[in-house]
Amino acid sequence: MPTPHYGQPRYRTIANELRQRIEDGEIPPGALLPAESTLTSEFRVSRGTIRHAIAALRDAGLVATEHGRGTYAVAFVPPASQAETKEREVAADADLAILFKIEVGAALIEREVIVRRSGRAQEVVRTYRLPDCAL
Amino acid sequence: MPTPHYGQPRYRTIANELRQRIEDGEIPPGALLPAESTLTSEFRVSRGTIRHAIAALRDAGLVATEHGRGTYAVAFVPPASQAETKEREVAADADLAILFKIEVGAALIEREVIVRRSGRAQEVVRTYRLPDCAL
DNA sequence: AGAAATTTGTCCGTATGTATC
DNA sequence: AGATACATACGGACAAATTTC
Repeated sequence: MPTPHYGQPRYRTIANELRQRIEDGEIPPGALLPAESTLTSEFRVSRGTIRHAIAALRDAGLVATEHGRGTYAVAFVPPASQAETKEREVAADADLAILFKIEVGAALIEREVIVRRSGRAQEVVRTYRLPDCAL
Repeated sequence: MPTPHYGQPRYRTIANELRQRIEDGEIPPGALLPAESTLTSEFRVSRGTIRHAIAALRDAGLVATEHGRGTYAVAFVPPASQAETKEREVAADADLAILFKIEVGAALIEREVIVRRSGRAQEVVRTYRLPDCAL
């Protein structure tokens, strides 16, 4: 296979996959990600592509890397109370469309964090980003 | 030559050199940097190393790159990521009404944080809470 | 303490895809 | 359409930091 990168480049696909594992708790905060060599085997891509994907996660602040040690998921501080997180794809409303410079109804990724205290929501945080964001 | 990178790595040396040219006005704001191929010849390094150096400058907010065009020095200081915050009262939609255990249309305080990067929104965070909440 | 194995960091050369001029 | 320029991807080699034995 030469190097066709139709649509989404591979490093971005891999970055999203790894991000998903972190957000799903499959790779808990502080835990090491698989080594680059391992990821190379798993995704069947060159090491450079794996490093590119990890660099994207690092830029997004999701992971940190140390020289002879490895790359680990960064621990984020949970907001004291219980928080539940959902992520879904939504259509951009008029306001968001302007901000992101996209068309109304275009796809956006919404991440919703609900902070509850004794059943009732205390705070609801909705974060929007572009689907093809480097993250 | 194999790969001796004693002391400072080459891509960093090159990044510093280019930064110097920008700060000295040799490459004025808005002007294009030499093409990657040109820099490859000038510094006698591979294109990957040049790209690494330019990526460092980009992360620092000193330059911007456009696909088939080139890399140019940015006009002003790194607006790296500028956040603006607005706060307003909104009516609860169906989802929020359930979460907060209030009626649809009841008042909620919405705080919107827009993280921009060179004009376009990179991330939009909307936080909802009850009007009579502290903070 | 020291050697080996593991893992990330740097660099090269090449090939091909894609956007702009 | 052609030339130019950046983007993605491969594979190989060696350096440097860390961990393990």
